[in-house]
Amino acid sequence: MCGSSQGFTASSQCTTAMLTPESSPHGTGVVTATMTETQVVDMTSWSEADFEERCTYIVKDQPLEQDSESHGRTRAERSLPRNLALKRRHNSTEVLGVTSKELIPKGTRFGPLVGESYTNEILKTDADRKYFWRVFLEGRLHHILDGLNEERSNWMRYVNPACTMEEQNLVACQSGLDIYFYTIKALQPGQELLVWYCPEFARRCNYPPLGQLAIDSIEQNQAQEKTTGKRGHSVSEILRDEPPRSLTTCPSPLSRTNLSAVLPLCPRVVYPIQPDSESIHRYAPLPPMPSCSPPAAKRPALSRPVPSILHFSFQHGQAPVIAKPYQELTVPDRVHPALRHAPYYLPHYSLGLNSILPHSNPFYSDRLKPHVTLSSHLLPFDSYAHLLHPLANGHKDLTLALSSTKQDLIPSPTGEHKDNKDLTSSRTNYLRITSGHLRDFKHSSPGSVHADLAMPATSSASSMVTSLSGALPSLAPGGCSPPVGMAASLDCLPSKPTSATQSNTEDAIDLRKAKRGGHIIGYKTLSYPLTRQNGKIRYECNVCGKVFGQLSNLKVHLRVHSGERPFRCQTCNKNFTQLAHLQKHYLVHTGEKPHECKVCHKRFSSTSNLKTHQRLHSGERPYQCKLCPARFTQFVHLKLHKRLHTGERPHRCPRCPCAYLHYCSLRVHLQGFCPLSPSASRRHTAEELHRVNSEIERFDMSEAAEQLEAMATEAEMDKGSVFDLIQKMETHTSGQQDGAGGEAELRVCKSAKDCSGVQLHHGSPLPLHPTSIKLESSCISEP
DNA sequence: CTGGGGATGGGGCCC
DNA sequence: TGGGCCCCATCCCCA
Repeated sequence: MCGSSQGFTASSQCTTAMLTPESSPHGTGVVTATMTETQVVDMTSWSEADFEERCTYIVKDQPLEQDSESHGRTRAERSLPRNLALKRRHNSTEVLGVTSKELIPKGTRFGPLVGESYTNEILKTDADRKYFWRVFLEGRLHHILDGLNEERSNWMRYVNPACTMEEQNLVACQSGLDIYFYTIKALQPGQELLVWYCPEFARRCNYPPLGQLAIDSIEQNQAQEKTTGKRGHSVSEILRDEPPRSLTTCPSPLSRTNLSAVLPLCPRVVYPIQPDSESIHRYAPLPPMPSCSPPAAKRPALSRPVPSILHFSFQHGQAPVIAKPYQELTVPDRVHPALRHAPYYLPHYSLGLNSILPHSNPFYSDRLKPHVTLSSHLLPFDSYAHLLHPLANGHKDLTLALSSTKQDLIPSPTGEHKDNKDLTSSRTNYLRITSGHLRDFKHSSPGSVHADLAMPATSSASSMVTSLSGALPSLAPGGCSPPVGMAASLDCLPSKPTSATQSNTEDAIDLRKAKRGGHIIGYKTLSYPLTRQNGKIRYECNVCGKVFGQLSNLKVHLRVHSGERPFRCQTCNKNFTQLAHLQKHYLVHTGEKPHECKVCHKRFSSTSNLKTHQRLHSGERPYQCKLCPARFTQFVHLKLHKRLHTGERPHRCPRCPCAYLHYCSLRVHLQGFCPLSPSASRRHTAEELHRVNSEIERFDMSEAAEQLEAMATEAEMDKGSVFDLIQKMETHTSGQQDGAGGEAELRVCKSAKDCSGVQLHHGSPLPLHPTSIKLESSCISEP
C-alpha cells in the first residue's frame, strides 16, 4: 500500500482496512490494516493487538548494504525481503508493486514501515503526501511517516493498496510506533501484495469503514452520473460543506473539515494525477523547524506526473489535473470500482488546508492546516497510476527485481537474483548502519533496536530475527521525528529505517517468529498453529494440540506422532526419539551408573531412579492411598494398591452393575454409555460401549476423576460440561482404537483454559498434578 | 502383595 | 536451532 505507485483511496472499498497512523514518538508510522478475508481463521475482526499477538511469522527487511554496493537500487528497493519481488514496469526501473516470490503463510508480518518522520512543525506546506502515514499516540497525531523518499524509506512504500476485499491480502496495523503489514491470506508465488487498513486503524483516523466508503462512493457516483452526467466530485465540492455521502457514513461524524482528514492521508490510493511539482517542497511557514525534508526522490516517478489510466474527473481550481483520457481497458480489474470514479481519491491538488486537514487532530488544526494541500495528501494515490499503467497496457513481462544484500541480489531482466548466501557482510553493514542509527536515534523504536540485538549472527535462509514492537519501551517523543533544531538528515530517519536496515531479511516465508524473554526469535517454515500466551509464543502440535513454549520442544514432540526415532543405539539397534535418551540408554551397555546415592552410595543410571531411591532414606512417600493409611514411594505401587480396595464404589448405576468411585464418572456413564440404556445401545455397539465404559472406569480410578470431581464441586458441574465430557469421549473413542498401551484416558487439566477441563488423553497416563502428596480417592478392582 | 530398582519416554529449560 | 541436562512418569522385573 505504500507503493510508490499506489495509494489508498478513502473510498476504495477495498478491504475493510484503513490506514491510520498511530503515533510513535519517533516518527515511525504504523499502519494497521484490517483483514476482510476469512479463511480458516477469520482475521477480519482482529484488532491490532490480535495481529500483534497472533501473527507469528515475521519477515524483516533485507539488511541494507553499503551504498557502493547498492547497484543503483534505492534504499527502499534494497530493503525488500528476499521472499518478495518488485514488480517493475517493462523496460523501466519504475516499481509498480510488490509480489511474493514464494508461498507466504497467512499471519506473516512485514515491516515496520520505514520513512521520514515529520512533525507538523517541519512539514512542508506542499509536501508530497503520497506516502504519508499518520502515526497516532494516545489518540492524537504524533507524527507523519513519509515514505516518499526512496532513500529514506523501505520497500513497503511500493505495496499497492487493495481495492477489493477479495484481493486484499495484507492489513496495515500500527503496533506501538510502527506500522506493519500482516498477511491475512496465504500469498501465492507471484501474487501481488495488496494492503489496506484495519478498522481499528481507520477509526483512529476517523475514517469511515472502508467498505462502506466504497459502497457509498459507488452509489453516489452512480446516482450522480445519472443526474448530472458528471463523474466524481470536484475538489470544490469536496471542500464544500457537504461532504460526499460516503464520508458522511463515517462512524464518527465527519465534518467537512474532518473529511479532509480522511482523504489526504490515505496512502497510495489510486491516483493517476500528479500534482504540480512546483507546488511542492515548500515549507510551511511554521515555527522554525529542523529541516527534515526528505531529499528529492531518487526516482522521478514519485513526483513526476504519471499518466493517468484511471478515469477521474476531478476538478480543482488550483493545480491543474492532468487527467488522461479515460481508458476503460486500462483500469485493472483489481481497481475497485469505487476507485474508478471516486472523486475523493484525487490527485495531489493544492487545496486549502481546510479541506484536508484532519481537524479532529489537534496537531493539524493549528499548524498544518494553513499549509497542507490536498494534493499532497493524496499524492500517494498518484503513485498508483504508474503501477496500473503497465498492467493496463498489457505489460506482462515485468521485471522482478529483488532487493537484496550487496552481493546478494542483482536486479536482472529476468527478475532472478543471484542468491548470495553470504549475508554476513550485509549483516555487518547492517549492524554498522544500525549502530549509527542507534547513535542518532537513541529514541528510535524499540523494535528497531531490538532487531539489532536479536539479529542472529548469521542469516540462514530459514531463520530470521525480527523485532517485535512493544518489546522495548516506547520512544521518547521526537525520537525519530527530528526535534526542533535537529538537522534534517539521516537523523531524521525513523526507527523504521533502522528496523529495515537492521532487520535481517531472509526468506521469511515459512519462518516463524518466536519470542524468548522478550526477545524475538527466529521462525521457521513450520505449519503449526502458533498462539501467544502472556506475550509468549506457544507452539501447538497440529496433531494432538499439545502446546509448547519452544519450537524445539514441539519439533521433538512431533516425533511421537511421526514415529521418527532418529537416534539409534549401535549396540542393540534400539531407536530413540531424542539423543539424550540414547545417551541414557547407552549406559545400559556400558554399565555406567553416574548417579550415586549420598547415603548408601548405591549408584543409579538415571537421576529419576536415584530420586526414587532416595525416598527410601528420606522416608518420603508421596503417593498416599485415600482409603487407607498406605503410602508409597512410587505411583505405580499406589495403583497396584488400589486394587486391594474393592467394593468401594459408592456411585452405582441403577441399570447395570457398573459402579464408580466418583459421581462424575457415573454421570458420564449414565449419559449415553450404560449398556442397558436403550438410547445408548441404539447409538453404540456393544463393543463401543464396553470400550467406553472401560475408559470411564479407568478414568474413575485416576486422579483426573478426583480433580474433575473437585472442579465439579466448585463449579457445580452442569450437564453441559458432562456432555462435553461425553462428547470428547465419544469423539475420542470413536476416532481411534486403543492400541497396545494406548488406552484413551480422561485427562483433567488444572486449568480449564488449558484443556477445557477434561479431555481424553490417548496413550499416556493421566497427568497428575505435581503434588507432594497424592491421595488415592478409592480403590477398585480391576475390571 | 509390597517394595525396590532398571529402563525408557517425554517435556521443560538453559545455553 | 539444537544439544545437553534435568525432571517426571511409566512400565517392567524381581526379591
